[in-house]
Amino acid sequence: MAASEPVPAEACYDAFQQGCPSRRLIETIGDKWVSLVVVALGLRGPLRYSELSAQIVGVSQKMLTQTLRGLERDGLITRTVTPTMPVRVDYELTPLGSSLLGVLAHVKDWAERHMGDIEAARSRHDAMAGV
Amino acid sequence: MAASEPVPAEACYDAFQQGCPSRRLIETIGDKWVSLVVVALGLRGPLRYSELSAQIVGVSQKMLTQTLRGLERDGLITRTVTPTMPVRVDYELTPLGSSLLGVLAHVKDWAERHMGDIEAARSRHDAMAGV
DNA sequence: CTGCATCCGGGTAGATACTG
DNA sequence: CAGTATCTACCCGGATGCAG
Repeated sequence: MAASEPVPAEACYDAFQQGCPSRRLIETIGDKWVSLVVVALGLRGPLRYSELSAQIVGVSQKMLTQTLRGLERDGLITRTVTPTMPVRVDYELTPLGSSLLGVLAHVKDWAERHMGDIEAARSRHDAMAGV
Repeated sequence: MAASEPVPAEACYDAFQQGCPSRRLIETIGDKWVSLVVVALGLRGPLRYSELSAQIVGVSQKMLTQTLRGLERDGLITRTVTPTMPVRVDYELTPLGSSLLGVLAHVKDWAERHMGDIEAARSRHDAMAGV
């Protein structure tokens, strides 16, 4: 540990610090569409674009494509094009993406399991101050 | 519970379905500030408003207050006012909030631990297509 | 100290239309 | 089938000023 470097970036990722890249990464992986895409690919194995679109009901083409591009750039998924006619494109989690799956699956599970608690809490809270 | 209802909401929380409340909940708990507040309260115990503000560097008053109000409404934190002069306000995780801590701490940890991998993947990817 | 009200600029999601 | 391009409307986040 030489004491000369003012800000050794690699050794100090801390999302509590302003401007730390990891804070932005939390935003990225916390994104609704990112969670759903990663979990879908994790549960169902490799999926085609149209299968993802069907699995994640209501996602727009723009958001799905944009999300997939981002995940590919971040090395979390791979994109495989089979030049048949018509074209077939498969998406699959990388090992890095699989490690994220372990985290995001818990997020989705928690949300679904505790939705009832949250709604109850909201009702109680709104009954107090609201109306 | 007669079997006549077409959509028994309580039994089918599934974030893959459009309009399911749990999808919106994923957005909420995936929020950057929510993660940081919950993790801060989980690691450091009860914290005052000003302590949270100091811990989460760069958060604005508006976002911190807004986040705390939302968490309180959702039953994830408690807000305790001590009417001294000046006022002292402490925030603390509820049991429900603590269960979320287990999830969000992993999100923050993952982001900090894999930030290097992500940056490497981005460099590789950008070296391909971009200039 | 803790918080609310307001304004405002930029980013972003969604709808739509078009293409290889 | 698997996208790209464009446009608009909305929301969000930051800054500022005021208050209990």
